[in-house]
Amino acid sequence: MISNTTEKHSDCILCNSKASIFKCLCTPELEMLNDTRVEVNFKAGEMMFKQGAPSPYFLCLTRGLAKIYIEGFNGRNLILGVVKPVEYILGPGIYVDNRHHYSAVAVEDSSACLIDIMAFKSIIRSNPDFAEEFIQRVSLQAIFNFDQIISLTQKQMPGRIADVLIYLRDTVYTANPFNLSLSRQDLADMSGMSKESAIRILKDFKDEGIIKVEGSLFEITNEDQLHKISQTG
Amino acid sequence: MISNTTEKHSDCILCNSKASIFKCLCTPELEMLNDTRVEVNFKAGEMMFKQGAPSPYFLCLTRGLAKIYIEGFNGRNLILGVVKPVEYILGPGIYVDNRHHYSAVAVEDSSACLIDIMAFKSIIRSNPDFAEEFIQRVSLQAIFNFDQIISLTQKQMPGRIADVLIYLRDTVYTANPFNLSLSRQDLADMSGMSKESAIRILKDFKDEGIIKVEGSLFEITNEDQLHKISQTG
DNA sequence: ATATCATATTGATATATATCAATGCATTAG
DNA sequence: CTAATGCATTGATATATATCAATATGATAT
Repeated sequence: MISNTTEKHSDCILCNSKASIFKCLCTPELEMLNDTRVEVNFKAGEMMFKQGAPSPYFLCLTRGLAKIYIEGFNGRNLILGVVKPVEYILGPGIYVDNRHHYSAVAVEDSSACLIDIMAFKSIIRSNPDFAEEFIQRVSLQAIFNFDQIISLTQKQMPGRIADVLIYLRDTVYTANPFNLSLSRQDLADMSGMSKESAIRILKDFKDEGIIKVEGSLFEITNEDQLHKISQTG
Repeated sequence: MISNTTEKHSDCILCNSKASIFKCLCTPELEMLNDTRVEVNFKAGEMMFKQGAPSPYFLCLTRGLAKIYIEGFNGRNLILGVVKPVEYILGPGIYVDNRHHYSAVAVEDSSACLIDIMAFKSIIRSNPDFAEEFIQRVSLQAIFNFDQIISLTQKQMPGRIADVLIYLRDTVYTANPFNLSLSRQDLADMSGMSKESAIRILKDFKDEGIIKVEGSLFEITNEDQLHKISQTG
């Protein structure tokens, strides 16, 4: 079932698709990370890591797309975000209980570099710039979560779907007609509603000329209106 | 209107009610923090800092109780948590835009030590133990937020109120009959529902013998049932 | 003691949203 | 080509929750 292949691709020192946090590292530090590095491929749908499982490495997505989500009640999931290359996924468990507090699944065929967490932590201690970059990343994530929590708890369905569409276009695909590699269920899991409700709202938006939808092809056609819906809640 | 008084109380080196993160600091570091330290008193209801305002200091609550909340839509607030002595409040804006991303209001007469953020950041860079402690704190906060986001988005009202009651008893007051210094509106803002709904659920719990409520005095009388409701959602 | 104010409570009703069931549509397996 | 499977869509209905309005309660000021 699982068909990941493992290989050494290139090395961190020469890599020009490094996650931005690594830019502040010197060559010996990069060498240290590179020594522990492993590259893994995932097929769409494969799990990258599982909530509750130990978290022995830092994962940097180099190709493809992944969703990260919390496994909640009654089999319901809450998608926290979608990760694209070259971004890393490093949950809050690293400095707490060494476990994953959310799961990650590839939504497209993907590749990732895995780096030993001990090497990572060691550089956090020795390089203050790196530590600050990391704290900043964690902080940005927290701020994003605040916006998300407000959207999910205080907006009604149209506002929530609007927020998801804006997020997908601006942050994930950075393109306007975009080809969504997520299912309708995923959209529902991002906006905290049932799949049926998500579909209905999309249909409403389509009928009102706010978006065009044709299967997995999405286009936002009325920017102003979409923002108004996001603001109105 | 505002009646805060400012005074030097004691000093950080001798202080035996330090927030735990300061335990890993040496005397010169504590002296550096102490030099910038200011102590302020707040009356119940007074704002400690405001969402959107600049965040030039680190705040450590030494007496009283404070609520921290996001100001959301249509005047609705979402209370992220209640802070008690000796805990510090340091939002994610410090390493991002130097602004507060939530507001803090004293819910009881309170005192706080304010420490210059530059001194704080300087120690983050020079003392890796301190940096790790801080990252751990931020991580714990993130994990707590995950639980909260699941409770708010996937549980229905009884489950959410149950979670709030458990949080108040276990984490805030650490006592079983406890005297709630928050209003019913605050309970609603913690559980993402209307004030009326919160009151109704409390009444249900009371009728079912799960809690005793007499004004602001709360007691959890059926632990098992309350946990069951929290689990059921 | 009375008036005034904020908060708490209760009830009636409207509305947002989930659930259930049926159907359609595409893709893959045989 | 047909069957089977999974996902998407639509409609009918049930339910959770908010809103609105009225009243009660308690604290504070006069």
